[in-house]
Amino acid sequence: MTARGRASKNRPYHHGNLRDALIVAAAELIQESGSEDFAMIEAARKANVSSAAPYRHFREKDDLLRAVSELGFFDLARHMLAIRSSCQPGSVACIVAMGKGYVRFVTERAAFFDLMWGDRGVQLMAELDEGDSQFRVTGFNVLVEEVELWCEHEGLGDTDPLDLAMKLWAMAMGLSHLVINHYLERFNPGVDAYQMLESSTHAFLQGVKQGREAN
Amino acid sequence: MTARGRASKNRPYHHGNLRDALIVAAAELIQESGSEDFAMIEAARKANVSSAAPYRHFREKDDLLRAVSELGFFDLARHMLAIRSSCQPGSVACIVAMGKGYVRFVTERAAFFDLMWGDRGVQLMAELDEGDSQFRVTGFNVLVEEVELWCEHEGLGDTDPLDLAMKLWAMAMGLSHLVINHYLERFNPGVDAYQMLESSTHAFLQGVKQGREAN
DNA sequence: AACATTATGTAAGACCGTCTAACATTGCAG
DNA sequence: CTGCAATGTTAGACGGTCTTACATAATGTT
Repeated sequence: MTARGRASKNRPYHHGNLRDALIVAAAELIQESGSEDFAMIEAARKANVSSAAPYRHFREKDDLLRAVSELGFFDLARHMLAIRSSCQPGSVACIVAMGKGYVRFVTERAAFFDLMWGDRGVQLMAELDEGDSQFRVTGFNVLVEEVELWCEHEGLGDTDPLDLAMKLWAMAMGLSHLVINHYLERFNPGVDAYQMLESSTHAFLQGVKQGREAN
Repeated sequence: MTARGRASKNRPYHHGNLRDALIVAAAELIQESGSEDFAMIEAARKANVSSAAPYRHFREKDDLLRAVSELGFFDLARHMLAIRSSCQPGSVACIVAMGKGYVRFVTERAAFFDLMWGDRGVQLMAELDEGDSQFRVTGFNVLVEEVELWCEHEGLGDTDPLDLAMKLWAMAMGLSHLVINHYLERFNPGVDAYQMLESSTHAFLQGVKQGREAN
């Protein structure tokens, strides 16, 4: 007979699927209170285990956070693939749709922004992609492919699709940032971020078609 | 006769300018080790005072961090004003220069990115700007004014300069983000961020002049 | 079944950082 | 010069990370 530490009589000594339970608990806690305030011990509490239990599954707090991000990246890749498969390949509309989809994905997961798009995130992406094609997980490769198609359609042979895709990513990322941190509503209240992305993208691609003088 | 706690015989009981010393110490520590790892107590150690002393000047850790960001924002405003005064008003070149200046400022202070451009930052900016013209501190107003001039020069009467400036800000912010977190070097090694910003801006403004169909 | 081995959980506690409370020293106002 | 306000100190409550030693369960071996 031993002290069970926590409530209930029938709860087995082993949790059964603690690793996953902790990831879910962490995601929920982060959603509620942000990633800065997240405490390993709270995830343990939420899963009804002792504060030391998580360390059987994650060497340190950061490992659990990485696991949470990982799910996010897979999620994003699925999201981007779904969008591509629902629009005409190589069209501006498709590129716009992917941009909007990205902004939607990122801003709907504002609490995970630092986690996924900060230092940790890139490093994780690098590990996930390791040893294989350069952009498998993030969905960025999907964008690059679309841009490549668009360049062909428009006869822009001497344009680097990777460079273009990167610039489009920067636009979407920057806009997401401004949305998440409420810069948009503070400086230009009532404006629609998706609308902004759409017109920006149109103007940008227009300008790319146009000009050599612009470099 | 009392225990002095710390070394030295001649050091006076009172520091003299602890508040500023703590801000400086904090900035240095953050520069070295990032803002996440920053500990109030380390700033205190660096200033040779006890761990409780800082609380005479800052109600909580976040207050000290805000003070650090505040300096950053004033710094940025000065930076932007200097750039504007060194190029022709309303020209594309000026807008590009301001964009590059912004990217330089932000990326050179990568360790302060979360601090200045996360939730804390916006809130702080709001307080700094409070009660006066909407964009005094950030330097964003300077950009808006330049864009406004450019629109006049180009005869774009029905174009909203604020909206345009916001889009340019998003580009610069996104690019800075990609640089700081090493996305650029990972996905397109060797590329120059300033070059990217310049060509993006040219293409974008080109497209804006061009098209009504784009919005 | 009996046993060893491994996986996974618990309790206790070292360590560190935040912040508070009570007390000490100093500068300054009257 | 006296007393208050400002600013520093020590002690410690509190909470989170992570480690160590031990407990329990699952699994495989014979």
